[in-house]
Amino acid sequence: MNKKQDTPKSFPWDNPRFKNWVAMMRAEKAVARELTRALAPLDLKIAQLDAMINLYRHPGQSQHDLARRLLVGRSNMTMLLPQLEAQGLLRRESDRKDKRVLRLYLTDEGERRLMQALEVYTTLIDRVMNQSTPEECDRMGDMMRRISEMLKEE
Amino acid sequence: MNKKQDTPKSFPWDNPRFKNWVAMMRAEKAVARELTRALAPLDLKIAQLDAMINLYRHPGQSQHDLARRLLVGRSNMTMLLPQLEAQGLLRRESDRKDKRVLRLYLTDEGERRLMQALEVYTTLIDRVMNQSTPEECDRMGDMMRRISEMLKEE
DNA sequence: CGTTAAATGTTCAACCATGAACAATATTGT
DNA sequence: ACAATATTGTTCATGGTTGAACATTTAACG
Repeated sequence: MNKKQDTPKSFPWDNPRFKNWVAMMRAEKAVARELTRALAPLDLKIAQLDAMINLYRHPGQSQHDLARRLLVGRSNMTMLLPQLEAQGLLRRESDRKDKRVLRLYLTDEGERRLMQALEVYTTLIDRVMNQSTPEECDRMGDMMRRISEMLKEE
Repeated sequence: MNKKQDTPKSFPWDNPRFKNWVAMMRAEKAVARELTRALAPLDLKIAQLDAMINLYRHPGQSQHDLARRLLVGRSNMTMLLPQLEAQGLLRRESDRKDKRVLRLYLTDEGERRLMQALEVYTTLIDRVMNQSTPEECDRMGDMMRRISEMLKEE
């Protein structure tokens, strides 16, 4: 009687769904590492780039809005944004109507730097996604969006 | 002459491949958050669980091997493993042939705890993956493995 | 052999992220 | 108008992750 085989237990690593999810996590991690390296010459971290992308698309956001979009806490923004401000990539203006909020804008220098970073980013993602057909890629994306939806509603 | 439209530049967020990758990152993050919450009652972090899974499957590994499998640095193991050791989940024995290496083994208590955690983990992944057909899931997994391969060879 | 190079694990300082507690300001309800 | 509540951003303590420098031990090679 081997205690490990009393029940012909199916371990997660024998489950295709599990293996596939693990493969996804590993790929995500590998790409993140690669992106970190590729962004280093531009003096940008991934978190900073994410913030700048959001600021470009939604100028005048508050820090709270930005944090929500990035799925991080507000204190994170307090830590992150002054770095970008110090580099002259970002401007924070306090709102006249509501003295609590700071409205965020990329500077021209910020936009230039963002464009350089996007070049790096898209080059990497293109290289990564070229491992698959556009159809596969789209189905993967749909699948992921369903998952996010599912976890949001609970 | 609007400077942003001189070139009809295609921004990453208009590129399906890019959007799909972003969707994937968001889903991965959401699942990780959920898993962190679900593991809290067992007093385990995701990184600890990952380590324990690897130790169960490859008993007697060195710390270096484990770090490589987990895609983290060696110093990470130095930080992580003593926590598990203190909880009595892990044993580290120094190798007699090579005095540099420590061989890692789960204790019985470690295996029991791992089984509990795997129950939690698989329940979550099943719930997540049920958003898709097994075929979709497999193709996604294959796609991710190709990506990891591609980034490994460079 | 004996010198160099490499591998293993540790330490340390730096950086990030998180959540709770807080001050300032706005909103709500009576 | 006023008290209670909520919102925004900050501070701080905690913990996680990283990479470089290091000591010990092993392997390579002349």
